Amino acid sequence: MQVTDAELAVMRTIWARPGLSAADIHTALEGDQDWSRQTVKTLLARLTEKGALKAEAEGRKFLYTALLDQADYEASATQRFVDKVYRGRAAPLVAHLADSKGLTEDDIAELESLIERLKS
Amino acid sequence: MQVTDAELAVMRTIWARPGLSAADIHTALEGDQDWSRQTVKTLLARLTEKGALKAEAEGRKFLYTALLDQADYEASATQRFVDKVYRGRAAPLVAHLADSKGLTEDDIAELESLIERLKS
DNA sequence: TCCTGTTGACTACAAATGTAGTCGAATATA
DNA sequence: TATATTCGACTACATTTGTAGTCAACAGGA
Repeated sequence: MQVTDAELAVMRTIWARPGLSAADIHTALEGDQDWSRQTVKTLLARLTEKGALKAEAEGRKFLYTALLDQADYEASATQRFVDKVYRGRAAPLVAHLADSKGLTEDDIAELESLIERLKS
Repeated sequence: MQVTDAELAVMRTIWARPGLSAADIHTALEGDQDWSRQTVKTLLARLTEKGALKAEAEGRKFLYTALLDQADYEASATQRFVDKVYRGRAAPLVAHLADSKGLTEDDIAELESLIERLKS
């Protein structure tokens, strides 16, 4: 499933804390995204319509929960990205990450054990 | 610099073989992208306008060369992607790649030596 | 010289996207 | 009970993106 940048910011809020209302989400996004309440609602409506979210009525409002699984989304978004930019080759991607110092000590350690696992 | 998906396909052609004409690029893209000649030209115009390409007149046509460096583009696109989807954490990205079998034997070997370098 | 095809310039246009306004109903508050 | 606030539904609108058409100038062959 495709999710736009703005929609993704909303999804991340909901992944972090499922069951928030529109107002809660708006509040949670303050600081990161300086959106009006309406904007957040539009995004919620679009996400609901495309089946990424489920809205459950609670009294007069709706509480939102993700239908699109975070890990699934990340995996497919990553796949699309790698296909698009690197023609599917993952190694140059990681090389770029390495160069750009996007990797912390911990990341490197994590990658190392990942590689160990992959080798077997 | 931001480049749309369609524009990126054009950039990749030019990165692979600098100095092609619009017609050459159209031909080179056949198969991958089933675009009309006009579409390719629009993309070239947009890329030239945003400074990603340079067009040099040769007789009655233009030969296109990249001004946007491929490695620079890949690095910044990757950074934006990681920031957007993973809040800047690179390790989970690689974990997804690993799961999705996007990694060949060679990739894994390459990553391993990359990790070695990073540790020092 | 006349036709034909190629080239760049300019224009078109629908869909997606970002961003938000209006409105009527329900609720909380004075 | 009168009013202010909040909610969801619906609507709006500029910009970006994908995709392509038209046109006038030129080049090359008949």
